[in-house]
Order: sequence, then structure tokens, then C-alpha cells
Amino acid sequence: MKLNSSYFYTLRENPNDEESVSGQLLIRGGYIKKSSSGIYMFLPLGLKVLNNIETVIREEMEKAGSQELLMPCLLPEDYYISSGRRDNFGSSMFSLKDRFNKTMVLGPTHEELFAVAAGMKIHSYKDLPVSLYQMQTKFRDEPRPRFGLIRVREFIMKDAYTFDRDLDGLDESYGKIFQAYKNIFDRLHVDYKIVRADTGVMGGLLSEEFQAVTPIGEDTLVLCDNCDYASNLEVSTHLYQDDQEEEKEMTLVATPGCSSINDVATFLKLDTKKTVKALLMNVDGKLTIFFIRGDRDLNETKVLKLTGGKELNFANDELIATSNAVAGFTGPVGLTGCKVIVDQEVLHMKNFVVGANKEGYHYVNANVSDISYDMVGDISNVVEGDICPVCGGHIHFKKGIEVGNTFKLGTKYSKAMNLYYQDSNGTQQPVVMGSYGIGIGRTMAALVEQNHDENGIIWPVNIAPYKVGLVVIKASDPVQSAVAEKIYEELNAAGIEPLYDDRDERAGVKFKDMELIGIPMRITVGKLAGENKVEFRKRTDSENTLMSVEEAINTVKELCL
RNA sequence: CGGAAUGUAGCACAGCUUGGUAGUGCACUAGCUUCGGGAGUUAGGGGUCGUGGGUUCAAAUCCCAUCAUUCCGACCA
Repeated sequence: MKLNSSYFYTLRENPNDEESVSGQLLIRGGYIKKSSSGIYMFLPLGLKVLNNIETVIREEMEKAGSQELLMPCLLPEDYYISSGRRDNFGSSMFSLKDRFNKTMVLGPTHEELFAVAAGMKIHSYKDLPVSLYQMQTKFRDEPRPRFGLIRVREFIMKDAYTFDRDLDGLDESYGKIFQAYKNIFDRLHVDYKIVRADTGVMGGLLSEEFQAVTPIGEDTLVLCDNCDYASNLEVSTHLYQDDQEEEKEMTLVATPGCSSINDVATFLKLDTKKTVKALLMNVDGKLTIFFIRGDRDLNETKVLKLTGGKELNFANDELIATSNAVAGFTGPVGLTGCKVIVDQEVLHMKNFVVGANKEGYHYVNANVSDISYDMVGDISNVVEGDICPVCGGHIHFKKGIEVGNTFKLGTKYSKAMNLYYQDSNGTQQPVVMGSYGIGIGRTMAALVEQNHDENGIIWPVNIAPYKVGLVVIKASDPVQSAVAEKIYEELNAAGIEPLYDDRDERAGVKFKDMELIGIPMRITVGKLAGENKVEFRKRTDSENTLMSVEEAINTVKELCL
């Protein structure tokens, strides 16, 4: 492409409404432009990158035996009512009325519709397995879009669905797509971790996430420094260590004004690990008090799973008043009027500090035998330094962006959508489903987060909108432009279209633009063009290499393989 | 949805406190000089100051409302 006659622009300054590096660079490079909160235009360069990512995904999905189709975005609400998910999605689903006053929604994910499509083919066990996928725009009305393309309200997702006779079949189909995902993210050069995760609103038996590792990530990845344990914080566990102290006698002590666990620990000169704190929560309208070690956080996912609750919030004063709990000094000794749930870990602690249910007092040297509770379970988050549940090594954290997710769904959707097949005995059986997603724009953003420097983006060669940039220093010089033109023609003939900067701009501007938009290779045609010499440099190089025109062309060809 | 901030030319911003002719840099047009790392200079073009209302002789500036965007939280496959 010749820049002089093309739609091409860059911005010299960062936009004022974009915080993330990937968002800033993609906007400055003219890849994307925000049209409203969480909704972006993909401009010519951006579309090329998107297409390159899609090409890799298509190739690997086809290799895994999946067939592409295309679903509508606009769907009658009824599908999601049938599956019971209309309420789960709630206001994060875009909804509108058609002219007959029928409620339509913009699809946030398509398990229901794929089950319907699969039903057109699947009648007998002989029709299985089936594997289908699509690249399609999804809509989710996020409460808070942010980080450029990372959390948006409209985005292109590759979503795939598998249909099998039984769990063994599902395992096999899941394995194929799982391997395809590894191939995809390897080929895209994403630095990623695969972690175990919560199944969330999807439901089902198993969820694993492909997480691009970057500090901007919104998910916390729990990793072991000794084995390959990898898990999303929301479902991570750890081994408990028994406190070896002798049990002492519980004693009431005055702790005036110490209503936070840090105050208490400081006042008593103790580590917060020797304390147990109370969290007064509202679980579906009922007061539930949780006790966990003082330095830990409550894990909402685990709590909802344990209690079977739907919604978790902090309890208000009115709700707290239904029990004898004293806010700031709540303890599990003689607590009544509410449900009391104790973290599993507390059972392994000795001589800890807890609230005394009395303003200004705590108990010290409390032990499990001193307290009463209704339920025990794993309800807290792991922290760095905890013991790995697999190998006994130590746990550390990284941050990740969820770029892919795989689910073993089981029969939840097939039953809801009436997707059954007849087995060899002639009886009806629900089809066993799996679902698999990759966020394409999000992957693009994650790549930029992982591959940039102070000058701009550094695309992997196979993802870059153009693999090579061709800069002619003085476009008005007939010798230089003739050499550049020749290189342009030859590379095009070889199937490698260069980004040819033939603008009447100063050299510095051209170099800066090539670096900002992240073109992986650059050929510069300058003073020595008359001697058949040009300069070659990779985006990651710090210096030019002088070579002949032929050498430069061959180098580009080799690096494009 | 709670808390905070911002909205002025294509982009980034100043002006607002203390009301009185709409400003700067980049970008754009024309000229001259320059020409291998975001040039210099001269002359220009481009504005419903987010929107609606109010106060005032007079509002970008003060007041009220509203919309949009961003940040912190809540939420989130």
C-alpha cells in the first residue's frame, strides 16, 4: 500500500480518555477509534490485524474438525428464557422491542442457538459428534467498559460448540479444541497461562481459561513456583498448616476503639495471621456472618457456591440489628440471630484473636472449642506464599487478561433446548455439550500490551497489518523513488505487500510512524540508492544494516516464512 | 448503582477563581528556507465554548438541570 494515496493517519499525542497502553497505541496508530463507551471502530489497519488473527484461528479450528457457520446477532428473548439464562444475564443483555412489540435481544453468547442448529442434524447416536464454530459480534452491556479493547460492550468472538453422546465423547472433543487453542495462542505469540476457573453463568462441569499474562489484567492468576498448578483466584485452594502451639485459655481483653482487624493486631502487637475477622454479609436478604483469618479476603465465588446463594452484599445496619452482633467487635462466641460460617482454615488455628461481641473488647487465645458455628467451608482467597494444594510448593500471583475460555457444559443446555438423540437401545439421551470462546479484539489488545516499547507497537510478523515498511527518504529524488518502486513491485510479486511510505514527509516522521504502528521490518531507501544499497532493520533492532537491494528483498522473504 | 473529575477547532490543552471582542501547540492551506529521527518562518482557513434553561446591560466564565466521557468502587462469561 502506498501511503501517499491511502487512508492513513497517526496521532502524535495520547487521547485524553484512554488509560491503557494498548488502547493509547492502537488509537494513536489509527487502528481503532472509540465511537462510544466500550464500542470501537476498526479502521483499515485494525481490520487487517483482526483478519490476521481470525485466519490463524480458522486454520486451527478447521484442523480440529470444526465447521464454521454464522448466527444472527438479533434474537428473540425467548431462547434465553427457555434456558433459564435471561435472569442470569439481567441488564448486561441489550434488549429492544420490534414493531410487533416483541422483545428481541442482542446475543451475548450463543449456546442456546447452537443447540437449536445442532438439533437440525442430530437425531441418532450415529450423528455424533458434531463440532461447530463462528466468528461473530457479541453484545454485553458491561457496567464499566475500560482498557481500550479489553473490556468492551460490542466485540467479535470466535465461539465454538461441541456435541457428543456422553462424557467420554465430550472429553475427546474438548481435548481437540483445547489443543487447537494452544496452537492458536502459540501461533499468535501470546504469552499465556491456562488456569482452572469458575463456570459462572455458563454453568457446567469444568472451565479453563487462557490468560494472557500482563500487569493490566483484571484476573488474578494463582501459580505455583514448583509445579504447574495454575488457577484463577476465584477457585484457587491451598493446603492448611496446623498451628503447633499448645491451646491456652480464652481471655477477654479491652481493645478500645479497635474496630478494624489492623487496629486490633497493632494494639495487641500481633500478626494479623493470629486473628480471625468477621464479615457481616447479606446473602439473598439473610444475615450471614463469615469468619476468616484476619489477613485474608472473602471469596465471593466460593461463598455463593457453598451457600447456594445468588447475591452477596455487605449487610446494612438494619439487617445486622436482627442478630446480637456488635459491628467492629463481632465474634463467634455466643453469636445468635444469624447464620455463622467459618473458614476451613480457622479449624487449623490456635490461640487466635476474635471479637467479643462487646463494644471495645476482643478475646485473645480463642480456640475452635470456644466458638460455635453453623457451617465450615473454604470461603477465603489464597494469598501469595500459601502452600500449593498439589505439590506443597509456594504460591505466587500474576495478572492476566482472559483471551480464551473453554467449558465442559454437560447436558444443561441440551436439556433446556430439547436437544436429544436416540441411542443404540432406542432410548432418548441428552446431547453432551462443550463451549469454547476466544475474544479477538481482546487478543489484539493483549498482544499490544505484551509487545510494545516507548516508540510504539511491535507486532509479531504473522499478525502485523503489513510485514515490511518501505521508507523512501526523499520521495522527490528520481533515483531513490525508482529503487523504492522496484522493491515495492518485487515484494508485491512475492506476495508480500509492503507499506510503502512515499509521502512528501521528513524522514523522522516516516520512521516514527513505522515504529508507532509496529511494522516488524523496515527497508529504507536513501542516499546510497544509486549504488544499489539500502538499509534493513527489524522493529526490535537498534541499528540499520546496510545491504544490497537483492539482499534486502531476500531477507524480508526469509523472515516472512 | 455509589463516590470523584472532565467536556473550549481534527488532536492535546489554556482561559473560568475576579463576567466585558475565542486563545496556544500539533494537524490543515499557500509561500520561502530546510531536508536521514515527529523542521523553521511568514500569511491564512477552521469554533452552536456538550445541550437546555436561569441570573445579568453583558456568560466559555456565575446558578440549576440534563447528556456524554473518564477514574475509584459495586458488577462482570
